Amino acid sequence: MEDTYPGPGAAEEKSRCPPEYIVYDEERGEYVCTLTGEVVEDTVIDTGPEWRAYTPEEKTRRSRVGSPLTHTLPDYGILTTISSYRDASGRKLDARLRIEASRLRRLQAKLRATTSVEKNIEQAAREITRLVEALNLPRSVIDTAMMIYRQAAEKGLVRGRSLESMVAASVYAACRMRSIPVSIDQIAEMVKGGRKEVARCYRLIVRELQLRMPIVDPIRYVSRIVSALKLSPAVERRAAEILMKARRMGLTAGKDPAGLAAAAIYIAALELGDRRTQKEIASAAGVTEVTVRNRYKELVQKLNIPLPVQ
DNA sequence: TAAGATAAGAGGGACAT
DNA sequence: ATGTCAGTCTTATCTTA
Repeated sequence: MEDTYPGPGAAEEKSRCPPEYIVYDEERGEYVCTLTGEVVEDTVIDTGPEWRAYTPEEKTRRSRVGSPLTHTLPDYGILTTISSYRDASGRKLDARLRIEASRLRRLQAKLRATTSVEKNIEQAAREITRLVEALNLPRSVIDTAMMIYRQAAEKGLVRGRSLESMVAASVYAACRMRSIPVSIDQIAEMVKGGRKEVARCYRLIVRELQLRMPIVDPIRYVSRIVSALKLSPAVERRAAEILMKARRMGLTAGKDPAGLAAAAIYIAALELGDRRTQKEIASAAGVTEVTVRNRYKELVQKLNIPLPVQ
């Protein structure tokens, strides 16, 4: 439902590297593609200076060169605003100096804005870590989510929105990028904003950062549901088979992958004589019974699956 | 009790105005 | 920007086997 499929006309990315393979290499200080080894700096929207820290760990590591990074920000403690019109003793500046002064003033404003973004990102880093740990997601999600959040923050997408929702959206986006089967509800219920807002932030992030999300394959949901219901590997195989057939016939586009997986498992379990109720399957898959029913009816009909009579 | 049917409503994308 | 439209999923309630 909240899936975003890049249309056929979607602009080609600058990098050939699929986003889910891009990781931050702390040794080299670059984003690299794990497939090609290609350095993909342009996945990072780089408006900030060079000394920024990408991760909390890195921040600590870099602190060996002096006091903690946050205290070395150039703006730290500067309270004066550069005037474009008068010098220190109040004399008016001539035209050349005025231009120079406004340049400096813009620079100062930019630096100040940068540091506030940095602080925001630091707090987000803590929130992201908390969320990922609370949800028992792989720790690698933290880095991906941080990369996403950083880009969003530097593009000014966070201003006016709750940090919590943007964090949740970043974590969800990170999971989607890495094809980790997690629902937006699971993530959204950990924050105050609610599902609606998290979903909105997620879409905003995907659109503005032009992220290309891999389409979630319903088969990825199968093993989780199967093991939750203690069904046999045979059921799992059969369900996957049904789903592959469904995909070839184009029945899966636009449908909730969890619902499709649930329906396929329902059918497979029925066929193999180890049936579960729609209710059980629906709750294990995190969809409603109605959805299971609709998908199930569709699959049975369009794939011509004969059901065992009882 | 499980499954099916039906209806109303939410939330969003596509597309036009 | 705003409105309409088609499609999906959810919630709730009723019926059927």
